[in-house]
Amino acid sequence: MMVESASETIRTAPSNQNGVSSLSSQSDGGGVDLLHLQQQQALQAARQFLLQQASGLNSPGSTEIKQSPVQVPVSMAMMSPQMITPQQMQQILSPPQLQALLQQQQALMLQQVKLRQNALTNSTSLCLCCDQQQLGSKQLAFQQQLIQMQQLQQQHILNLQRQGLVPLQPTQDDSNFIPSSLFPAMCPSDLQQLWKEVSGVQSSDEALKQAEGLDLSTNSSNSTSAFPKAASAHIPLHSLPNGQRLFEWISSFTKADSGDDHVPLYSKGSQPPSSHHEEHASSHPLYGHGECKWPGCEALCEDMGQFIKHLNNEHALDDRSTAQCRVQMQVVQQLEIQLAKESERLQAMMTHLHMRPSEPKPFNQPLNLASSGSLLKRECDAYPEGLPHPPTSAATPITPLRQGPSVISSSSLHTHSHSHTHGVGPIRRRNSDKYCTPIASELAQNCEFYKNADVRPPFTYASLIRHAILESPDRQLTLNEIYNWFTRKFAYFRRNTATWKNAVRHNLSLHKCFVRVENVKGAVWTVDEVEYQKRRPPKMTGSPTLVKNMISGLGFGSLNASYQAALAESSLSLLNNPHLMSPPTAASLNMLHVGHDDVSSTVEQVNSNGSCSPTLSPQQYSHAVHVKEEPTELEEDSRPVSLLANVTHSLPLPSDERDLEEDLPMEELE
DNA sequence: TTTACACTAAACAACG
DNA sequence: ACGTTGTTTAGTGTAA
Repeated sequence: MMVESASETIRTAPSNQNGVSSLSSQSDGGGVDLLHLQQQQALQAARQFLLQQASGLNSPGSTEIKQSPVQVPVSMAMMSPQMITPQQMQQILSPPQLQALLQQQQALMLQQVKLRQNALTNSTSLCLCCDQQQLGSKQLAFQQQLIQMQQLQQQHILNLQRQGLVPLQPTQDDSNFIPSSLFPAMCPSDLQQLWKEVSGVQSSDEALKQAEGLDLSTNSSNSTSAFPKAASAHIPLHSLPNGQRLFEWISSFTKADSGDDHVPLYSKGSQPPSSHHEEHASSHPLYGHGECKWPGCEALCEDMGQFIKHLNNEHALDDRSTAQCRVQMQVVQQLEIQLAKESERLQAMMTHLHMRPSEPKPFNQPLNLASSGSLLKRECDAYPEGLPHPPTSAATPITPLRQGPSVISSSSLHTHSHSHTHGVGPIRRRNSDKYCTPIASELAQNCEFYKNADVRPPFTYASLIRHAILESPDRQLTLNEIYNWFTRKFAYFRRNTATWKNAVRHNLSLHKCFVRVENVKGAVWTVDEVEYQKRRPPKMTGSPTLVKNMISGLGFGSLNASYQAALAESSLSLLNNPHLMSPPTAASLNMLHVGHDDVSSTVEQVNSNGSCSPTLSPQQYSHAVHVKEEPTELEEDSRPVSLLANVTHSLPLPSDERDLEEDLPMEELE
């Protein structure tokens, strides 16, 4: 994003002293000198901050941070510090960074002013009045600089607002409002540094030591390094811009209902318990292991009472606490961003591994593409939802899966190339009507699905032919009408016509149940139901068998045959599409596995009536499927919904028991 | 392993 | 001659 120009001129950062001295040497003495000095300190601190960010990006310990959104452009950060003008600094630094720096510089300048005061009062100055006048002028210059810095910061925010980078917040105060979107610019090390910097404002000796240990200009600046450690750095309220507003702002997120102005982060339990501020006598979020957990404090407190006293005294609602709180907000923000990124990474990993913890349908797209791939010659966009919903119908008993075609067997996968050569898949579909004939209800329920989805129906040719014939008004059909019925009812049979038509003819001739009758219009085919039932195995009259098959259908390895077909088609198509999946095995098997899971969950939704949730019915989405048909085959598609669908929908949906009894042909359709 | 069934492919013939 | 319809055979795979 912003690091694209990181390779541009990068110079080794010279020492801070060079920058300061070279500039300060050009300055005059007196107030102007001090003003320049303060400006250079501010710039120096900002440069140092940028350098820290740049180095933090390359530090081995910050590999995670590398991926965090770095809003400070590296190309800018890597520039020579002298090259950075205040305007550039304004553009580089985000408002919170600027503000932190400004506050820090303000604190430093205050310290310097006080130091100078002390030095002047204790010095052997020749003229106190001159000194005081000089001091007054310097203070005036200092105040002017404060105003300038504040204006700079405000201008920066306004610029960002104009650029749309910062949402306008009319209710928020100008310079004190720190847009949350700008917080993540800092890496944890920066935040830690900021903490140190902010904490360095405090007057304690260790805080000053911390400040001296910083990489800020205090190390190189003569004036700051000469600070007496006893210098008071407590920032008076008026010394900070909009100090009162700062209080208001920070009060909005600290303890809104706290009546104790001095203990914004700690209440004595009088309030209703909240998640964060709920304290017991023995615990406090800011107190642990005998010391204050306030960032940068670590003051030892023997007990809670002492801690409370310490908290009230040292961490009252003032500018310092406010600034520290802001920094803590940045820390939290950064962590949240990091958490979001890690979560996103986890999601991507799980998606890649097909674990799909909570995502709606990550594998829909591959399936979708697959189904519209080789087998369909991309005629069919397959399932609009991408998900080949199992055509498990409400009234359809779970198809005995063993009959189902073992569509995902290795043999099927293995022989698919052969099948693909010949058009129709090699999937041996044992009849789903072997034990029971759910074809009527199945087709009635999933009529639209099969009509639009390029899924091979889990029925034998014989059963389909029989169904087609029985569906006809006269219970007789010509061969061409049977063909039309196939193409009309099943998108799958809109291609590879030679193969399946040959199979239809073969079945008509082979099976005795199909009787050819000479008619005035020519030869028609009828169904000899007795013969048909003869060839059928003993049906599932007994519930044990049914239950067994149902249970097996609920099993992991067994699927609804239709869904198996769908999966098989999709997977096989996917396997044969090198553009969609180069290594065929793992991903496809994973996908199938996922499909299994989905089906299992789907089947588990079968209610007590044996029907599935309607949301899982293919009909729910088949309306959006548009299958481009072969021109020679689509003569029937302009017809209204099939008779079967009309009839069966107008009647009570056949139940499982009805399917079991459908050996009587008249019952099936009437 | 055997058997039955289903599917695919193919050859062939008859017919319009 | 060609396409359609119908029959038959062979091979293969699956499941019981």
